Amino acid sequence: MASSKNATINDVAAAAGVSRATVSRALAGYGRISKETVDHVRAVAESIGYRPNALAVAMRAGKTKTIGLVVISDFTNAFFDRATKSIIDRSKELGYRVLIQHSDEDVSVERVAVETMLANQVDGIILVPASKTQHSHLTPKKLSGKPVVIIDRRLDVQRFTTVTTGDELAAKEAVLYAAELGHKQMGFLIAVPGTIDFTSQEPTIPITSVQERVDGFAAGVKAAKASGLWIYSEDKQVVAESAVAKLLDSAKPPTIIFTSNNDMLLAVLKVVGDRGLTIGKDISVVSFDDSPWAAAMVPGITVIARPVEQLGAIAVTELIETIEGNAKPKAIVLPANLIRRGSVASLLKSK
Amino acid sequence: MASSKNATINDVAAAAGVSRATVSRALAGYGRISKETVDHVRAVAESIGYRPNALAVAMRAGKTKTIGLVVISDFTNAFFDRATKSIIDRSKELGYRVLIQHSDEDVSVERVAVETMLANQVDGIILVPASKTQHSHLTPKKLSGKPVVIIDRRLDVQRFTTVTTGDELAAKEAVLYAAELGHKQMGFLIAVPGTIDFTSQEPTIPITSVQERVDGFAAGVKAAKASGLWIYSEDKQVVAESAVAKLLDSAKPPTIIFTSNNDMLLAVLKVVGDRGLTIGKDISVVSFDDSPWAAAMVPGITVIARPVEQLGAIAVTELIETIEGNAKPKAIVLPANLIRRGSVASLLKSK
DNA sequence: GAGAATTGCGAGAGCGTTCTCGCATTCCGT
DNA sequence: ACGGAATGCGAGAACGCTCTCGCAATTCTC
Repeated sequence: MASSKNATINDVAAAAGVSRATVSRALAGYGRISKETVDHVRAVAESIGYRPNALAVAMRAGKTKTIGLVVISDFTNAFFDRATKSIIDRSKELGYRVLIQHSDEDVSVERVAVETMLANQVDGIILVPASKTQHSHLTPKKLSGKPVVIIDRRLDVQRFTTVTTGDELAAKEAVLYAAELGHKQMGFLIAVPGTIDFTSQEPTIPITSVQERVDGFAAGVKAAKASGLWIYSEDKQVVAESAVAKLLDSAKPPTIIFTSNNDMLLAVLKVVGDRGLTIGKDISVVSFDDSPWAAAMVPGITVIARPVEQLGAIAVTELIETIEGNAKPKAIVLPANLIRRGSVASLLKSK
Repeated sequence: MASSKNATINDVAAAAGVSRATVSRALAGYGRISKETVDHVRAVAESIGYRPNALAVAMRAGKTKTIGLVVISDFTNAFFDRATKSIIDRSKELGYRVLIQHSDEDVSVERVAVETMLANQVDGIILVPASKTQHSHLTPKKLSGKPVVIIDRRLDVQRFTTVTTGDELAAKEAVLYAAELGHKQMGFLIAVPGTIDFTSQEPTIPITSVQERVDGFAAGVKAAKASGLWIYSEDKQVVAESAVAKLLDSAKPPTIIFTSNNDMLLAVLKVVGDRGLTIGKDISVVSFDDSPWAAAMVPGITVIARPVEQLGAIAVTELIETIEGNAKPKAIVLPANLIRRGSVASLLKSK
């Protein structure tokens, strides 16, 4: 298999009997050049299968038309799969490519991911930060002045454009909805990265979106004069399942469990199912983030749906605007919506 | 926000008071150079935050250490999310980056995706072909001699290394398993791209993996002396749901439904649930491809699990071997496994 | 019909690397 | 002390592209 080299602009020039400059003009359609030459060069280029080397173009232009995406989780997660997809799609629309790296909730991995992005000369970066406090690798100098858009969470500095969702309000709304249906004992299963120490009773969560959800739950519980039972779990199926068991085996077991993401929801489904309980009847559940299977199950799972596609698309749009124009940093918050399906039982007698 | 330019090797050379060549030697650690110079240059490079421009390196080297991945579906699909992830992970291990494009089962999109890959100078391509017959864009000349590894499906030519799974055998095994449990009326819900014409009774499916599943089902039905009811559906929830309804409303409704992928499974779950039927009791189901939610549901869904991660990893390994060495094209088939959970009811009286 | 304006195109530089080549300088052996 | 080998480093080309500059040839102007 002879590794036939790519045709270069020199090959086209030679074959067409003109100079490199003329080929470039003909193909890009600028400058002073005769119609006949354009047609001729294009025909020749086509015939020898010429394809501009994107590397050389990018190098010359000083921009790659590529944006870097650093997310904490891969696309086996029901939020980041859609987010990634929408970011890719929107980027494509705007003529950009996407380079993807996963940080796995680890700041040091995030650091090298950003390094790699910059080494590859991305024009800008969309980032889901692993920590709200550790961002020394995100100074303008370290970023070579490349713009960054933060999504899903916030940093404790306001240097970047940020696109998040109103999780606090939505969580509160969900709790109030449950209270309306008569729920008084509420459980909260909250996923946190494994690296966090939870020996203290009221730990500070370094992830703003999760913190917001906790705050929203708490506000809802307080407003509804209900009682809440918080439990934190690593984002692993086994750990989560034992957390669910603990919740169900507590002195005053909750009649409803709120989960901070879909993986936690799966743990609830599993444990509850294994115990022979029926969702939406014996026990209720509400989860953050919608997914096809949560909708298709019977009963459907009531979820707090975040506008994932919109979030991704806006992030891309803002980033590219910053790259090409001079957009200023801004904080964009999109509303999250409670989608009522059948997984919350009504405990009211009057019905 | 002053767009502070990236430091180049010239900046390092100037700051260290040596030539570009010496900086390159010091950083890459080759050639004849004194220990002191190496230390000095490295210190200087570190201090001014020098980061080699990957574009320039790739250009000079003639290779980008990047592989292109063209898949038919995005990662909201329960097979391709894991496949993509494993390909990225394995590539990272071997020092390669991954460029991703989605063809959406459309050959013309696939064509431009491959074009883009080549324009970006990928060293090789992993491809899930949209069609087994249309591959005129995959000739050695059009590919500039770049190697390609085909996964999940096969082409009607044997030019490339191919990594697939033994779906036919696994499908047959699943049918025989159902037959053992007393099922005689079997339904098959098969997802096909929307572009295929299914007016003919026994359509030819241009996707080898799906064809294999159909063949396996057929072989199983024949061997078990059962009766099978085939139905083809577009990969859309609504269409699939009406297909399921048609299946359930047929004269001799199946006691078990096999689905060719997870999206079809969701349609079954939805329709069956809406009708008040219970999976694993009133109706049975077996799906191709495992997923976290299929495992966490109660009862768990019996699935034909394909070794997705292994498939991805092997594809990467083979591709990179071909890139760096001179591996010959080969056909690798990995076994698919039936995972028995609770979604298949036993219809046997003796129990 | 002579000068000016316009048109079409080629030469060449430069983007940031790596790496070969060759030139000084130091080192060694006798 | 002197020839040769080894050592350390700089100059410069090349990867493929774009774009400015300038030069020749053509067209226009009065």
